[in-house]
Amino acid sequence: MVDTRFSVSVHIMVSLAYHQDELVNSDFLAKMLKTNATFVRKIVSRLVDAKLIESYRGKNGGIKLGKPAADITLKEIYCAMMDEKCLLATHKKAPSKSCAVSCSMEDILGNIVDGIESSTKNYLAKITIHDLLKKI
Amino acid sequence: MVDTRFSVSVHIMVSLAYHQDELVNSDFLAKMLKTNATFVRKIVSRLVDAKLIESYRGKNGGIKLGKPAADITLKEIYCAMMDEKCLLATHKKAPSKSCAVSCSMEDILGNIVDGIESSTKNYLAKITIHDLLKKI
DNA sequence: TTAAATGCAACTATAAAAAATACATTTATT
DNA sequence: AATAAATGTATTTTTTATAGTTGCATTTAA
Repeated sequence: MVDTRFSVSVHIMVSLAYHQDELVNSDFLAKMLKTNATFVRKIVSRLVDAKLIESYRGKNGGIKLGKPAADITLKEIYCAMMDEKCLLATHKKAPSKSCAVSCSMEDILGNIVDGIESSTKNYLAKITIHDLLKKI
Repeated sequence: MVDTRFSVSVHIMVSLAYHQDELVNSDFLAKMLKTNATFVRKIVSRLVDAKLIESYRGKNGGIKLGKPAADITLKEIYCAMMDEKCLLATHKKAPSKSCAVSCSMEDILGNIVDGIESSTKNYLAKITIHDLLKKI
């Protein structure tokens, strides 16, 4: 299955911005996203860890943005979600020891992946949740 | 499962460059990559369509680069493999019609994905197979 | 005390990709 | 002409990452 966590996160963050300082609960978000509340909460928990949102437990609880929408970039959301992952996966089988190409490939591909990650992060750093809210 | 076709393609292309004008067969490549010849041939067939390699059938057949390694960029390889795919997937369920955020989200996320794709392609356009070969 | 929320762990289902299988076709060699 | 060695490609099976489900503990407002 494809990983939709970044796009779901962006959707959640824009929705929170749209609802300003109201607390929004995970059932509402799950219905909006046509998914389930557990999935929403898994994503939310990472966004909380990254201090991008605040979560309140108990009756009338819910979540809201942790700081102004204009101060939240997509790069921060991306980093919160993609913690130990990359956009582009590489084939990681042990290189054939006798093959010079294979032996260098892990490094070569690692550099390429790093380059993609940094150009992506550089691009995402320029976009804020406030920018997206203006398009609603 | 993760899609490793781009990284496998790069590995194949560098290996072809390394072997200069010799014809290399899919069994050799499959062993090098610790995968199977059918998978190699599926990838090869796209690279042939993109004119990045040439393939020769029959006994003593095999493949070789379709043009000088210095003229082959990673962007071309990326485009050949990612034809109808993007690095970043989005959640594509029908928006809740009554929700303004959901209704705009497809466009918003589409723009973001396009931005990532173009910054990635722009980065990959600067790297050639010859550049990688020098690192072997 | 209760209702309504989050938090989280464990399990199941789904779907995308890789691997396996089978066989047709092509071509060099003998 | 026959054979061996290669690609091409369609179909099926296996693997695995992600989403979805379930269940329950915990928290907090009313």
